[in-house]
Amino acid sequence: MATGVGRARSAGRRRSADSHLAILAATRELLSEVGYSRLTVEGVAARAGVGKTTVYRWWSSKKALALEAVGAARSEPPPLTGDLRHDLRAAMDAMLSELRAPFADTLLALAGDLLRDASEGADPVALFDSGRDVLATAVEDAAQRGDLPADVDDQLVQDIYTGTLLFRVLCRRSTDDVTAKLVELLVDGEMPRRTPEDQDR
Amino acid sequence: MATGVGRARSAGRRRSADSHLAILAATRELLSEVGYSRLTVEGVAARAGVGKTTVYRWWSSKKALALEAVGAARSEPPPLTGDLRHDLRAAMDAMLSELRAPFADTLLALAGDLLRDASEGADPVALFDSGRDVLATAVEDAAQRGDLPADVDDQLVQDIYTGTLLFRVLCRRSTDDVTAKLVELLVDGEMPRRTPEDQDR
Amino acid sequence: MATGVGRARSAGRRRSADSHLAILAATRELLSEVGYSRLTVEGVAARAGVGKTTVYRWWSSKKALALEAVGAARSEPPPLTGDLRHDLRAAMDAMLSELRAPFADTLLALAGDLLRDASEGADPVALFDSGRDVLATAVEDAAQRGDLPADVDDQLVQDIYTGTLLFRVLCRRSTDDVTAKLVELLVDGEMPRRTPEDQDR
Amino acid sequence: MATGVGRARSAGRRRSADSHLAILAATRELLSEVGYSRLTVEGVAARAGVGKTTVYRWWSSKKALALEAVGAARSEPPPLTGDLRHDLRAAMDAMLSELRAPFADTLLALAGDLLRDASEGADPVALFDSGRDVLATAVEDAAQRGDLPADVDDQLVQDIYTGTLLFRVLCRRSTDDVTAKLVELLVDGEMPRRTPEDQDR
DNA sequence: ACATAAACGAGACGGTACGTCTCGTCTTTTG
DNA sequence: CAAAAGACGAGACGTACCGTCTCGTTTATGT
Repeated sequence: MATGVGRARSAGRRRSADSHLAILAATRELLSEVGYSRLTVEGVAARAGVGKTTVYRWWSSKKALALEAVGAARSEPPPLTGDLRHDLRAAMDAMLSELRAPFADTLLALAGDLLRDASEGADPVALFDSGRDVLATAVEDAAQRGDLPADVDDQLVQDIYTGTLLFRVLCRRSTDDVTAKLVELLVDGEMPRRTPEDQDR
Repeated sequence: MATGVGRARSAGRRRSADSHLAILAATRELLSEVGYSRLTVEGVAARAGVGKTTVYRWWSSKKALALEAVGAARSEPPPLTGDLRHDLRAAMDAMLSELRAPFADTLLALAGDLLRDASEGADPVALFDSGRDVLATAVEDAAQRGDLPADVDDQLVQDIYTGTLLFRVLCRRSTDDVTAKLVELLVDGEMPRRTPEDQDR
Repeated sequence: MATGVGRARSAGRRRSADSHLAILAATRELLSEVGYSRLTVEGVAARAGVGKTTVYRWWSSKKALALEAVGAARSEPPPLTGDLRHDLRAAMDAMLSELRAPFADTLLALAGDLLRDASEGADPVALFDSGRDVLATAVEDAAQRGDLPADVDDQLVQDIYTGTLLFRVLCRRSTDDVTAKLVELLVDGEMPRRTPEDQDR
Repeated sequence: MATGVGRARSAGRRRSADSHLAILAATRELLSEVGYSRLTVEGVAARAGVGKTTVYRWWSSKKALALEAVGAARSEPPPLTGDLRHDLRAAMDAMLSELRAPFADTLLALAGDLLRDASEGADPVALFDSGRDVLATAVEDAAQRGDLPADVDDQLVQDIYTGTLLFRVLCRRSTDDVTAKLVELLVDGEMPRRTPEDQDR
């Protein structure tokens, strides 16, 4: 969203956009390297080759900066195909690509902060929204097509998928077969079974 | 003792249980009031009527202190009844009582930190373990009784339950009917439906 | 004296002369009030209306701060007149004005520290230099004029004067007639006699 | 033992001369090694193999401890011979043996502290008393014999000798010929001259 | 011979100050 | 005349000692 700033301006803003992007890139790099709790605004400014003033001109705090940095790291949402199982899996893969290291700790830390500062109107769920949108659309489509009941609790479905994947990333175990099992569970009512590669635990 | 030198003795003043408990209590109070990110060790010491040194003597950092404070807040695990649906619900209720405010933000923030500092051997999942243990036992029991398939993926079941509840708490919406729907989904393969009270969204 | 810091840097805010002076003034005040051993950097910062960081930005320690504070308190050296007796007395008066309370304890404490940390290249004698320079010049002049022998041990003369005055201040007795007696002793070989005001001891 | 302390107590363990001496010895060692400002009571207790309590049982503070430690290091005063020049030199040699490292910094630091805390009735001059006593007796004797004027200002003579030697130690230069020159100056009114070994400066 | 009680080692305690770090703001100078 | 460089006030960090206060243990009386 903020990446389009300066599009309509002629001069003086071009350099601004450069700084803008350099700051976001530096933030992402440092988040990957040291994590959210050891991220410092001075470090970001130094890495971006920019003054601290410039960082604070556009972001009110370290929190806001990290928020946009992980948000801007989001990939394009996958297109819907109309195949419910495929679309659900694609949505989960999109989520996983965001949740995976190196940003998982940042997302959790930010979620903790936002949860506490609910007075600011911030909604922690928004942190995990990009994958959820795809998911919501897929479920709605399926409900309209009749592949899912019309009164399906799509919000709970979203929460089950997001929450489970989030927790799996926390555990840092394999997430390879989780998407398949979650689809079977929801769509077919199929109880998840252990697969051979689970045996070593 | 009677045989000669009393080696088991260690002279000096012992750790004062009073200070210890006062510090943990103060930590829990302040976590409730201001949240993890605004928690300060100096504040804890002042509230507990204790020197900062005493806090650092027993806990190496604010993180370790918060970790024990939220851990010590855990309630007794509910007893198993042998009724699968009831036991699952009881386990989830136990989880919810820990996840709910005022410690949800602390747990997330700590999980973020622990995830990053995996080198210290800390496991973020341990933060959510107490409810998970009950759940694991309930699922194992049911598998042995034949109420669930013998090869049920109990770990995934745990992650689905823990993750979904965690995410629900994040959203701060009602979690009242979630436990029922999750039980139906897992045990009966029943797709979650919207209930009347979901209509206002 | 002016420190000479503040030569042209590449860019950015320069050192604030206001803060700098406020810190030195606060240090001198507190040295007078509570002495060196009870001087705290936090107290200095508070009195100067300044952050602790700013103190530590320009002085590496309480010792360095006190060192500059008492050094900066030095008055202008008196001009030489060519009258040996007068010049010696003037030099001693200059010394006394520095040695006297409220800084005598600070000078001694600092001298003790510097003596121990000789590895840092610090020379405790420098603490007492300003008066010694005047003295040295006076003696050299007199030697060239022939008022004193050409091979007079000027360094010992300095040490006798400085040491005796220092010790007198330590004793906190009257120093009024000491300068006169010291001049007589050195210049005229006159043994010091008790004067009426010495009788009360 | 044989300290005579506590003789009148009714029962119980007496003060252990061993601990007492071990503490003083440890204090002197540490003063030599790290100096007064880095001396810690905990360090003394550890070095002496003693509990901190025991140190504080017999000395009220680090200052009092150091005071006694350097005092106890004093050597026996030299006997008077009746030869003024010899006695003066002997007195100065006694002073020098105390002033010299490793205790010079301690004496100065203590003097600074005592000077400030004059309210406690402490007299910094007492730190340098042992040599001064010999000196005072020598001067008094000489005055009675007629070797010095009857109204010689003996206090100033003491201060000149003590102060000059103190300052010489501060400068850490050779003090070998200083005693001779000071005797000549006082007794013969002889202006100090540079000697060959002074030339290198 | 035993009871008594002071002195002991160990070290936890409430504090104070240290010197460092980062925050978010403010000011100066340069390109 | 914008933005870099970076000084600034504020305040928490974790450490080091301070001097006090229990803890049991040890040990020399003095019955």
